[in-house]
Amino acid sequence: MGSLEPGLNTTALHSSRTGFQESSLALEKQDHEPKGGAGWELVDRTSIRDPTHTPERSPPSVYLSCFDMLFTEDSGWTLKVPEGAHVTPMRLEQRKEPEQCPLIDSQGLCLSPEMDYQIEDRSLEQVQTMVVGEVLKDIETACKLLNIPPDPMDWTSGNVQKWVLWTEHLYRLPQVGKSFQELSGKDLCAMMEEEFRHRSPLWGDVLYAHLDIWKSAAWMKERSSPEVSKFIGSDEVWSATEADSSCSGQPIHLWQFLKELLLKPHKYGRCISWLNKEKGIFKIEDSAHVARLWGIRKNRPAMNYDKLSRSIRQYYKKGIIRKPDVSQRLVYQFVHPV
DNA sequence: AAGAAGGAGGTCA
DNA sequence: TGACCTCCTTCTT
Repeated sequence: MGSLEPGLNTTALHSSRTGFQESSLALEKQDHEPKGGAGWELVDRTSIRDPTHTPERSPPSVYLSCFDMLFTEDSGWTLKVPEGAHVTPMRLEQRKEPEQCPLIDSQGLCLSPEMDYQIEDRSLEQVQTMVVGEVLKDIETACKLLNIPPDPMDWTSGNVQKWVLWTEHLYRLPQVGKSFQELSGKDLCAMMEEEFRHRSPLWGDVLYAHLDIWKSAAWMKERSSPEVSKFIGSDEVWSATEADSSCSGQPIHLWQFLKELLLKPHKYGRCISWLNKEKGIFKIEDSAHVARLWGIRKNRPAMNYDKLSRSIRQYYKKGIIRKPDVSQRLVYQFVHPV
């Protein structure tokens, strides 16, 4: 057994996926007994599991993003890998932003240093539960944003298209959506990984792995584990008002959508942010990105900032949004800030 | 070039 | 009918 030291980026795991297939992994902590007994198995490019755990349906997995937490410089955790495994270590300082390296942080997990600190004294099971909780939160956010049900089995073909578009966007995949048209959620869930690869030889497995996460999440929600829900913080759960805007069956308004993005600065702060929250002044930092998100939300692939900004300007007459007193490019103001 | 402003016609629930 | 979407022209930064 070799080992990967703290500070290693999980890119190495992804890029050397074949090196780990059918191999066992083990997690060890300094001054602790090796964790996992028989080791941990790599399930796919996004998760590993403890083979000693045998649930009735799809097994809860520890997502590889978990290692991001474990591999902090001081955590003491070490990932043991088979000797001779093909690994290309990458240090944290070399780490790309999640958006540039979507496969690592497949669900956009953003974990604070405080969380890293807390993890030191948690058992791996707790870490697993926490990571699963984070994934569930991110899926919940995506559901609100896309206005689709959380369980892929409930998706219409339109929902599937939205989800595929979203995943394309998230992972910067070349257009794979065309290969998955006219499929319902049930069709999608019934497909084996081979079928995904057949439809999209290059990216089918990524899409399959991502869908698997959603399926697992739906299964966990169904079981509504109190341990998992414990980690779904109330601050992150969408308020009833927010849920109303996207789950009432009413089409979401652009101004509501913009507010929803602004409510998630940790996720969308790079594309839209408050300049003065009290006055409702915000700036669209990345116009193309915001337009793309809006296009996905409304199922309008041809959406761009020119069109989005035209819609924003329609709000001038309605008294919903206006330009601030000191007009700046890409800066707008809600007339009635909350 | 990118963004701002607004007219005009079209689509869809 | 409202809320965009799309395309357009003109002006500003």
